[in-house]
Amino acid sequence: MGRAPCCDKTSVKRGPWSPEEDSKLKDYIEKHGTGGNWISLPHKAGLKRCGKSCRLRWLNYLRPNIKHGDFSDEEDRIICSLYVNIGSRWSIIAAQLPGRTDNDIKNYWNTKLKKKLMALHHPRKPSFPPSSSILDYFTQTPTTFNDLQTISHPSNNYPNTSFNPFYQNQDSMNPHMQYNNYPIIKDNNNMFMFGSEGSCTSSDGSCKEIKQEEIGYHHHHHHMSSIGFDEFNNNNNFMISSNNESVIGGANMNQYEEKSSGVGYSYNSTTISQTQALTPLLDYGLEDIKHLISSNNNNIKGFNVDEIHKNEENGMYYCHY
DNA sequence: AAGAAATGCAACCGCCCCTAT
DNA sequence: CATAGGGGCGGTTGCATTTCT
Repeated sequence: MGRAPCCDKTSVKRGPWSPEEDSKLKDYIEKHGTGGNWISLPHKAGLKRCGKSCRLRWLNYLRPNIKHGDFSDEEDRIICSLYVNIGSRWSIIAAQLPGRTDNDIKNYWNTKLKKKLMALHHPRKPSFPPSSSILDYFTQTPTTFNDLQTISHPSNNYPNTSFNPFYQNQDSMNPHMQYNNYPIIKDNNNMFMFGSEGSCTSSDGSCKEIKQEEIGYHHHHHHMSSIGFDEFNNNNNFMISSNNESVIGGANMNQYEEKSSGVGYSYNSTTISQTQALTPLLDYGLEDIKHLISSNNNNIKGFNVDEIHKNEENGMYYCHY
């Protein structure tokens, strides 16, 4: 037994709004406000519409200062950044973009932005060299890090940490480390993994200032990032996992626990996030990896691409520097 | 030129959260 | 405390427009 609908669908107009309806709604709200009740509003405004339909029309179209189309590179970056961190919480994402509606952002992501990213990361069809500002964004660690700091942090919307997508897990083995929630982008066939910030924190907060090139050199500054592969900087190694079975690993493999069937991963005893399902990753070959890295080497300084080699046992790629 | 396919996007559906009672 | 119902949200639909063949 389902819930009763909010209004009688047979006596209510549906479909696209006419200019007349628009101006009725707009005039009424500008004069009287919403009165805190959308359900009764259409009757008072002389509209034969469902209250929810009025609310939607107002919020997505009639309300003042709404922008449509022409998303800027900066907006792209913010959307991508938030999406990889919190997923499809469109209203939260929209709250970071003045004048944008959640509906618009959702449409934009589903129809354009996602494809843009997918095209960049399609297995066996790597598009090199990377040119998109989005790709730049994901490969330039400080940008990622700083942007997430400067926009207002949506974690405030999640008072309960166990459901807070921004909640940073503390690493019990290494109190200097925190791990942001694990970001994943998924399509119907593959799981695409994007970057996460593993950021250092200390009591005085000074580690917020760490620069990109430092991240790889401090053993307790652990950074994972990027497009289609992971990097782990740990004890002067970094590691890229890129087979389509297992997904991630660290320089110290025993830090990572692969759960059965390869669909869940945890870090030490701390579950990284509630949305794990990391296989299969992109199936990059060695040449692809080298190409990716070399087009990308502002991310990690001081290593030689030619030294990248694959460990056949675990499918990981290694490079010492 | 015209039919087909793809795309863009406003609007709807229905579930869940929150709050007033 | 329990519950009803409005608000809010994310997923999806369906149609108009654009692009492709």
